[in-house]
Amino acid sequence: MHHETLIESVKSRRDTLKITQEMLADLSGVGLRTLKQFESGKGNPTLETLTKIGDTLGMELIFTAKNLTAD
Amino acid sequence: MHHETLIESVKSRRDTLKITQEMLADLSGVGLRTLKQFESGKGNPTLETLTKIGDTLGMELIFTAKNLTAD
DNA sequence: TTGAAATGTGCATTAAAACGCACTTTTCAG
DNA sequence: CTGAAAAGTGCGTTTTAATGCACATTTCAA
Repeated sequence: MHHETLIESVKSRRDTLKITQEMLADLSGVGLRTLKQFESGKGNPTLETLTKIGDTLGMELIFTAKNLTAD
Repeated sequence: MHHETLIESVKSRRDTLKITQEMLADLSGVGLRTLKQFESGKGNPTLETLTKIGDTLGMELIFTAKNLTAD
C-alpha cells in the first residue's frame, strides 16, 4: 500500500460523511493545517495524528499481512 | 484499536521472523533508537517510520472501518 | 459566469520525532 | 547461577511534524 491509499481512505470517508476538512479538524483535535497537509499528500503524520483522524471517522489503523500475489 | 495493538503486531511479527530489533533497524532503515522507542511504547512514530517497518516485515498499514459491534 | 465555500500553500514558531552513543536492565540457553 | 545477546533508557543534536495565520487556488451550485 502506498501512502496515497491511506490518504484516499480518509478523503473518501470524509466525503461520504459529508464533512469538511475544517469540521474534521475541529472534531478530531488535529490542526486544520496538519489535516490539509496530510490530505494533499505533503505530510508525514505521526501515529497520534492518524489515530485522531481515524477515531473521528470511525476507522482504525492496523497492520495486515501484505498481499504478495497481487501487484 | 489501541496504539498497543500496532506495537504487538510488529513485535509479534518480528518474533515470528526471528529477527532482532537491530536487524530490523538495519533492514528497514529506521534507526535502532527509534525502533526501540516504538516497541517499548514510548514513541509516536511517523507514517514514514511505520511504513518502513511494515515494508520490511511484509505488512501494510491500512485504515479499516471500526467494528462497532464488538467491544 | 460568479461568488462563496472548500481546499491548498507560504512563512514562522514550537514541540517533538529521528537518531547516535553509551550504559543499564532483562532474558534465557547452557 | 552465569554470561552474552537482546531490549530498554538517559542525554544531546538535528530534522521536521504540528500549528496558526493570511492569502491563493479550486470547486460547484445558482
